[in-house]
Amino acid sequence: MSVVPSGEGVRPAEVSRGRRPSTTREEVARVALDLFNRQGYDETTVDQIAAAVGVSRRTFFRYFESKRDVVWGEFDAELDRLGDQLRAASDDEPMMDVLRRAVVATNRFGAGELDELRIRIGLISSVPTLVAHSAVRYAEWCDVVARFAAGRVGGVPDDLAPQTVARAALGAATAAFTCWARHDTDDLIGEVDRAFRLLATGFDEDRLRG
Amino acid sequence: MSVVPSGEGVRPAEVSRGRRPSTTREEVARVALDLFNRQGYDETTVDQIAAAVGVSRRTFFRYFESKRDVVWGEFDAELDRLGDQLRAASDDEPMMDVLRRAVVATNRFGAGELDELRIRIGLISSVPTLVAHSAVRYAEWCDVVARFAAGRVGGVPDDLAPQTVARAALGAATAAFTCWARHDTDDLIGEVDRAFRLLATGFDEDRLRG
DNA sequence: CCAATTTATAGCACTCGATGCCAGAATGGA
DNA sequence: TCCATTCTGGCATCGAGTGCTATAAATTGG
Repeated sequence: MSVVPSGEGVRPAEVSRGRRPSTTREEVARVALDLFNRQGYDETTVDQIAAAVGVSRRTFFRYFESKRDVVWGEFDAELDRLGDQLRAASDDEPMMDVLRRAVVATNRFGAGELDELRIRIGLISSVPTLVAHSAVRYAEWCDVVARFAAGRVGGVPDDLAPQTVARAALGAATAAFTCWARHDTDDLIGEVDRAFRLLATGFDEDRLRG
Repeated sequence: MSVVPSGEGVRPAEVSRGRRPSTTREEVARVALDLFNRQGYDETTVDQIAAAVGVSRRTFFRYFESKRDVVWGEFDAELDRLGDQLRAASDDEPMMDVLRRAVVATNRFGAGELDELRIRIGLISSVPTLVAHSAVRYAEWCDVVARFAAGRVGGVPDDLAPQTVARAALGAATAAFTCWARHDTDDLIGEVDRAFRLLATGFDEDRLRG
């Protein structure tokens, strides 16, 4: 779910043929995030990012599909990890427990990654363009969860129950992330855990007040 | 009966001065939705809409801030109604019951409105550009619900619990809407009701399977 | 060292959404 | 008739994103 600080630039172990890339996704993202952070997202053009990286505008769009995608790091990889976690779970464990543990597990970050993560989430949750785009990425997250839920409750992922589980879970996750990014707690997974426990108890009012 | 030389715009009750509008928001939306429905959202340019309405491209952008906004009819009014419903509820009624009833109530539509609503929701939930833009609109919806939830469980709307309630509720609502729009049931509020009952029971697996 | 092949890049042209600016048309009133 | 008001149309411009092509850099094989 969250935005993953970029992993290591992955050069294939085999000898590569052809011209070598001028830069890496990670480098582009690093430079772009710095610009976003200093002068704002909307005020930073793709031309500026490309110039700062030292490539052409056209090449930027070969590293990232869009300017928006820069903020999302290696989100695809995180989706894969979430899916793996969910598939690996025992059928005996209650669905909402599996979900909670899986989301918590995919969001364990080292202390060194938290600062950049907070910048990313701050951008995603405040810049309108990125708030908007987040819906597209989150839809992919929902697809993963809906497939899992459908496997648990029967039917296909498009049915009401799996969709409701997935989208409500997304709500819990984004609530936890946003609250974490705004307040200054360092306990990200604690927030996620709490949100999912609220969700799994149907927001029992006695528990909510307490 | 007096003949208006040019323009079919609805005159306000008060005496209007200056040139009359060439058209109305409703007319633009009607024409645009028809084009979206027939040839697709991305395949319809603003120039085409403007031409079909009979105004210039520039004028289109005076009726709607963006091409995206055309699909969101009277959403602001619906937000107001939701807020009214939530504020009017008795403190004795359980929070999630109030929420369910309120969302169901704000989504009672006449049979004549359902066809257009299905087109709107179909677009919003399938066209990436509109999926993205929906996040901005839904954030307003969450604000309304979070204020209500904060009043119930204590704290401020930005706290974890109210945010989780609001975003999970949004998930349930959008799941219901999307499922309704895709399948061919006419029972929109039935879907909403079911989704919110699942949510309020914490997705109890026995109930989900049955 | 030279070709062939592979891979990545630069640059151009173009579409489309969106915005600022200004001239002009239409309308009511003094 | 002149004026203020309101809306429109068209132009110029910007920025994101895409398709196409030529070319640069790297490996492999002769």
